[in-house]
Amino acid sequence: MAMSLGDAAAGVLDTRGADLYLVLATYNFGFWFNGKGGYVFTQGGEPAAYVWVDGRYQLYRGSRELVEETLGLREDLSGFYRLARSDPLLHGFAEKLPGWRLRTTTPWWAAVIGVCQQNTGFLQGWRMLYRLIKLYARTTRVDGKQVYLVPSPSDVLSRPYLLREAGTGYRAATIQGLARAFRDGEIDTGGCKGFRETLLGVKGVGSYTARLAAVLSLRCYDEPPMDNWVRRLAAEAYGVEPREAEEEWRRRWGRWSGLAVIALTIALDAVPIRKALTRLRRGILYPVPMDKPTPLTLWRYMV
DNA sequence: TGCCAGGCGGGGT
DNA sequence: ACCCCGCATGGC
Repeated sequence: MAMSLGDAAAGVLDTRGADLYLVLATYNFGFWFNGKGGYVFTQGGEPAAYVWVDGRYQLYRGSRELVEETLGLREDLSGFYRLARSDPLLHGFAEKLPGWRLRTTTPWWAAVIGVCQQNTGFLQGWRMLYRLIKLYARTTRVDGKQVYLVPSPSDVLSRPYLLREAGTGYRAATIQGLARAFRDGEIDTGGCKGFRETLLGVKGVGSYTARLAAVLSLRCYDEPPMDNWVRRLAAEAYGVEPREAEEEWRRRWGRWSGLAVIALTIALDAVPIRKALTRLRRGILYPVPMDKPTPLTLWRYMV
């Protein structure tokens, strides 16, 4: 059936000052975002819309409001940016990227993302995720095109050996444990505390992974995912010991603690800690063009 | 070529 | 409340 003009399935999003290029480009893959537009996945991980960076959208399911929510357009980050403007780590981010918003993913995939960041570099972790999607090759047809989906918990459980092929190493057992827990309904996705607590019940999921997953899927910013990278940068910038970094972080960022961690990875292009400390000392606290993938340019490299 | 990296758990003291 | 080690993998 043909869509008529003025149909609610197409239109223009209310961006409320957000920069959709930044929102879609951040931590994305080339098969979902091409620089001009990208797919937005909601709830069960199904594609809900295609959104262009100028704000136009084509809705596949759900509502415009749900798409805006997923893209972070309905969230007021003015309090976060006010703090960031006078922060020794994030003032450059606040100045250069005021239109950035956090695009969320599903609780399941957010947990997998967290596991793939454990004890590894940013790039290696995202390569694992890229290979997981390509190896499981789950797709759906939308608007006449085949679109990659993230593997589901049951996909993982029916072919667990692909986890190793994707290079996840010893994290494979943790991802498999997560898949079982999600499939069996043991993970409470209804609230921040419950989500983190039930995730912690899976062997191999610690506080960093649980908190990161909660930030990336439910916008739970109250508990910052502190890893060694953030701890050392915070220690240097705030003049505290690494062991005291979390306390200081929470004191400064309050309800925005988790969001500030994500922003910092973007600001410093997720470069390894040694280089990140050098950039901090030189005051290069905003994304710079590089010949390697960064959180903002990942999509150009992993197509 | 050996290191080592946005953790974690299990074992110590 | 600390400290220490091993762990799969791939990049430098």
